[in-house]
Amino acid sequence: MVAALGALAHEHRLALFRLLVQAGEDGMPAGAIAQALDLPNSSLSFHLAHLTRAGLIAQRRQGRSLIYSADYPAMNALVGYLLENCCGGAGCAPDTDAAPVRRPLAERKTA
Amino acid sequence: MVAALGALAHEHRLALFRLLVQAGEDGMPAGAIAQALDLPNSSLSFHLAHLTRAGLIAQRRQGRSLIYSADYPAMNALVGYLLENCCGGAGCAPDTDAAPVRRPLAERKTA
DNA sequence: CTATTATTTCGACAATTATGGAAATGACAC
DNA sequence: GTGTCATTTCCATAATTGTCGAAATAATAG
Repeated sequence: MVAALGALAHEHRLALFRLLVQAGEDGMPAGAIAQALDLPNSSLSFHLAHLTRAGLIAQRRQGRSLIYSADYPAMNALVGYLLENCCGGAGCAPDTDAAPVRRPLAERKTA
Repeated sequence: MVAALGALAHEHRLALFRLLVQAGEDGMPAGAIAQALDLPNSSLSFHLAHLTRAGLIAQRRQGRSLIYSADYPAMNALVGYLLENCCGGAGCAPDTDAAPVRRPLAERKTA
């Protein structure tokens, strides 16, 4: 959890992750990401590794390119954890439209 | 956003925030938090300041004690942002029970 | 095998973040 | 005023994180 939060807690990496979420299951090759975000290759690689370590993105090879894509289940797990954390099980802030989100109210571990 | 994520991206601070969420609107005085988390005062103060700067917790004085409490709306905003970010508007992970969460699909800015 | 393209790893350095003891601040009681 | 309790700020120091050029690795084409 802390790792996932830490991975997203950086301007470049958050932008990077958002980009990959937009890109969908197909993902994007590192080069295209570097171009879109205007980052030097080595810096990008550092951030990609960081997000990968945190389990938020996945890597696969296609020819000479390495394609990165968002790991949606991992992100969902993170949001789920925060929801539990924020609300303690009940709906926490009545002034937001963040939805009822009735989760099965099982798995109430510390995570 | 990055600030909020960064604030939670630390073992002590995540535990601290969770503790305050549990404590509810009443919050807890710094001393009690330090005791619960077994942290030296100065370290705790550092982390409290960090979370406060990020807008995730609020401070109020009561006698000689400073009471800290979780800012639920702020947390909700964070989760809301991540939901948008994760799903891009649609339901993202079909294999999770993280709920449909039909948001008004307005405010689709970069945040 | 050589060349080319795509990307990562290495290395050095700058910047930020974390830690905790000691001193300072703020609030209250006497 | 003085004393005490609760907490923060200050300080030095350790540890981690971020940056990017240059060299290394990996895959493919010829």
